[in-house]
Amino acid sequence: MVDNSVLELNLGLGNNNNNNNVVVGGDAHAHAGQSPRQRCPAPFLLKTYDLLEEGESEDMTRIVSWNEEGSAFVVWSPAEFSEHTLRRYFKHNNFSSFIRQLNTYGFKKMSSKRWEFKHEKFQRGCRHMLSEIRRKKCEPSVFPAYLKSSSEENATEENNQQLLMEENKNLKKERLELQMQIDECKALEIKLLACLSQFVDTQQTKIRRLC
Amino acid sequence: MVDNSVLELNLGLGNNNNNNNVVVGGDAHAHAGQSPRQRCPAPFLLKTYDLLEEGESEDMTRIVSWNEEGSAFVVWSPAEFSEHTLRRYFKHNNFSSFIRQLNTYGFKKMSSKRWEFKHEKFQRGCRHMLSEIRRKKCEPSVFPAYLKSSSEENATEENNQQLLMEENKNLKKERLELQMQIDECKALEIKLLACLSQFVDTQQTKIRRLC
DNA sequence: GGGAATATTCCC
DNA sequence: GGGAATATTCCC
Repeated sequence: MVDNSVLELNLGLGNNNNNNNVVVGGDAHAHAGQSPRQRCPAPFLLKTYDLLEEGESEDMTRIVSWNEEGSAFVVWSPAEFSEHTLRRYFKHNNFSSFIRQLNTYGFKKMSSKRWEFKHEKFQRGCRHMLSEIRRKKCEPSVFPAYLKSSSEENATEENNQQLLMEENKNLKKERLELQMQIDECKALEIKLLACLSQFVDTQQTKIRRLC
Repeated sequence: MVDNSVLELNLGLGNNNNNNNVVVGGDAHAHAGQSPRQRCPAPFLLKTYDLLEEGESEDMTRIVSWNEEGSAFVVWSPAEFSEHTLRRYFKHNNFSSFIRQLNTYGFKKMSSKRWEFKHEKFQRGCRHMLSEIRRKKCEPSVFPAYLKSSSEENATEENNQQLLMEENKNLKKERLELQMQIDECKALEIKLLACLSQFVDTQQTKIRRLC
């Protein structure tokens, strides 16, 4: 009889084996480029949250820590923070890049006297709220107000065009996906045929022997 | 007393002291984010060029090198290249990220048999040509031509729209065809599986009879 | 603080 | 290969 496992084996063509994805430093953090639709918070937020939490148990609270109430965090020593903490959690050691990210995610600096940053949804013990924090988006094609004035007709037309381009983009994406599906199907067909052929041979031999 | 070096380090927010930007090998490379208007080539290109040139003098040609004519370069050992070279010149060690960049800058893969990449303006001994290589831009805005005068602009726009609609229509047609192909493939699969299954049964019976 | 360019990642 | 999201850098 045909080994079932052989048949099953070939059906798993569509799986995404991303194992070749080498992320160094053994971090279990999410990766850049992940779709924001997923519940998973941005890597930056997870890393920042985790470095605070992991800092609690170590001797790191003199460098960075939650504030008294856990409603914000304070970088007590930017130099050490950059050299040790940033280097450990991120791909750089520039304090200003870290701050750029904080701003991107809507954090506010609380005091001019110390590096204290706050965000509604970024609080001690509330890791689950991180996924509610969104990047500020960069207003892809908002045109300056003074150019908008020409007429509403123009605006409508431009809007139309925008929609068309959107649809166009989606169609191209769909096309790619369909094409890939077809490729998979074809590959599967080839495997099935090979499997069938091999089985026929095997059986033929068996029968011949039995005769 | 407070260590001065610690204090100084913290002030580097506004000014661009990228000295803490640890890219090994004492590089004089430009940095990301620099304006493309400047004559300076993209950091990625400089780094890639330099790693080839610096490799010449060392024992690195077995990992990566120019090809015979110096018209392209070959990564002979992607594993070592990633671990050793990428890690040294970039902020990662993913070969696929490197390739993504090559594609962004318009390099072409020359052979399916080895990792050879070519770009018109990327050749041995021609460091000065690097500044002529441009990133492929990503369709920055829906309407790149705001600043044109509206009279001739209108015609262009209408023409654009027409083209868009045309493309759109074709894409939808293509989609339908692809979908039909998929349906056929699936039907064929089912038939093949049925065929296989039936054949198995028949043979089983035959063999049982012969035993 | 944020705009914009380049870099890196993930995905199709 | 390339689209698109996030990350990092540079600049105002």
